[in-house]
Amino acid sequence: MTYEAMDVQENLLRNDAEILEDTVTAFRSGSNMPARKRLYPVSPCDSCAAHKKAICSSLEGQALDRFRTKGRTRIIKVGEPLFFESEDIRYFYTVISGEVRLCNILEDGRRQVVGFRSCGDKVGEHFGGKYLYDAEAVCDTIVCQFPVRELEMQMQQSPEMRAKLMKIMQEEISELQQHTILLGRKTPIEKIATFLKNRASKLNLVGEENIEISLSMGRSDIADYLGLTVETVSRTISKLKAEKVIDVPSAHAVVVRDIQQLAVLADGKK
Amino acid sequence: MTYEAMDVQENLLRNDAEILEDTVTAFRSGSNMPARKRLYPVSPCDSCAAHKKAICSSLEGQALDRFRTKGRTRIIKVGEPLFFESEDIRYFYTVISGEVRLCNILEDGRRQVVGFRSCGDKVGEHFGGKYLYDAEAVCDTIVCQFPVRELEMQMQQSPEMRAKLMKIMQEEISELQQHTILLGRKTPIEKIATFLKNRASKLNLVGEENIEISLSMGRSDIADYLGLTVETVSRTISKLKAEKVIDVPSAHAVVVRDIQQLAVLADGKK
DNA sequence: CAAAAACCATGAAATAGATCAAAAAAAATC
DNA sequence: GATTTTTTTTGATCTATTTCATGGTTTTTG
Repeated sequence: MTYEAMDVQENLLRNDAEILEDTVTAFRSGSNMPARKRLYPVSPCDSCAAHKKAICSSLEGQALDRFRTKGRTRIIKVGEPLFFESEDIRYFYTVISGEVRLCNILEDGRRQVVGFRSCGDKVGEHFGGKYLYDAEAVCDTIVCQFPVRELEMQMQQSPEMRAKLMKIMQEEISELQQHTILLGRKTPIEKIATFLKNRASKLNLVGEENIEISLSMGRSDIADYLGLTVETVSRTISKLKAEKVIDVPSAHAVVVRDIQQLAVLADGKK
Repeated sequence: MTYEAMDVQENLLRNDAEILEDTVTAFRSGSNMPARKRLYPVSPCDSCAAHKKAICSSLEGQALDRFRTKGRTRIIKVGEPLFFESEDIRYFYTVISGEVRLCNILEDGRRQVVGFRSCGDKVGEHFGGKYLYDAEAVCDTIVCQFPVRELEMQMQQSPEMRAKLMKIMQEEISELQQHTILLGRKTPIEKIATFLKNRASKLNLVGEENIEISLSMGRSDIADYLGLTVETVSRTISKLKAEKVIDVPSAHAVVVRDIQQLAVLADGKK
């Protein structure tokens, strides 16, 4: 199938599930379609890994179907932007697979990663004029894209969706406040331990031995997230490895060998 | 007037405005009424300095009057808590005068001030089980206190109030993200300059010469807010004074002599 | 209003983390 | 699949900020 044939208009006529399958296959095979072409109808939500956690989970039946047709599935390759801080808000996104970093840049190039977003997480604002950050894929990523006005409309009709969005915003506030403690008062070891612990707990595998965490992002992303330099991140990870708290089979994978000790280190109890 | 006479029940029978006047007078005169007594009916909103900015500004007429009767005006003296992080959420607050610090404490005593709240600002959460932070007065402070369930009820009926709360939450997120850049990537000078610039811009006096800022909080609160030590805060303020960007007539007052230079320093352009 | 306590400013010393440098490993490109 | 480029790791040095210490102010309290 040529990329021309995968144009949105044409895709709208085809079976949704079939299309996403094609999409993902073409994507995985590494074909470098131009960015504007990588936009497809959203396939049904019941088979979607992100749905349960995502904002769309607040809708059901017809309302959900209707909402879904307003969205587009979009593919973003490593390093590509979803949008920039300076842009007017037009869409908001839900991450389906992969991961996105949210960045703020100072004029001299210093960068702060404000957060990472993965499967089921929301990216982007829904009101106010401009986005609050640059959003970029840290690895090949698939997102659902919805026009903000559709969200607004849907929210007027659905108290469930309103409640869900409020809850998401509240969690965002809570997370940012926690991160504030980390940035302002924690040591490098505490920072890295907290970061790894948080990623581990996202996997819902607490209690198990040898929790395997994937670090989709590079060391410099971690550094800019934790307010450190790349060198300090690298050294600190090495230190945790030397202390047998973690294993590091590859730069993008970490195995937590002692989750309790990791938790102890994260809160600076030792 | 005795404190007994100022009991809430009795106060309910009196004229609201009269009561707040008494309240504030008694408060200013430094009388040390027990904390449980410092709770009064809320006087009418039209004469309230905080109302325009506060969440209650989204209500009008009868709805506002009704809501007001559900609240209490409360006085908190320097250093006294409004609530602690460990407490179940029961009330949320609007600051009428004075200022409140929101803190997170690590087990070994390290502290991060997550934010300050002043006239018109909201303090406290409205859902989830526990508060996210300790809230304490940094100077003598007056707040309005509302049960969270009243807010919930009112929100069901008032789309305006829902919208207002969402906007407040969005601003909170935006502010926290900005603070994240400051904590993760800015130098002490940039941090202090940003802090002073932000406080100046809250006063809506931009463009004027010699903007007078009051620092209700102590140096250690500023330090814990900016991720610095008291000593560095003190030294950095002295440096800005030496460079004639600010004057420091007293420890709790700063006069901005060169707001442009302050802005330049805040973003690290120099 | 005087004594005590808390707070603020500043100097000297110590150090944690940054910067600089270079090799090793991994990923991207032709 | 070999070559270039980027990323990661590790070592050595340096410096900005913290820590420690002290004196001067301001604020609190009895």
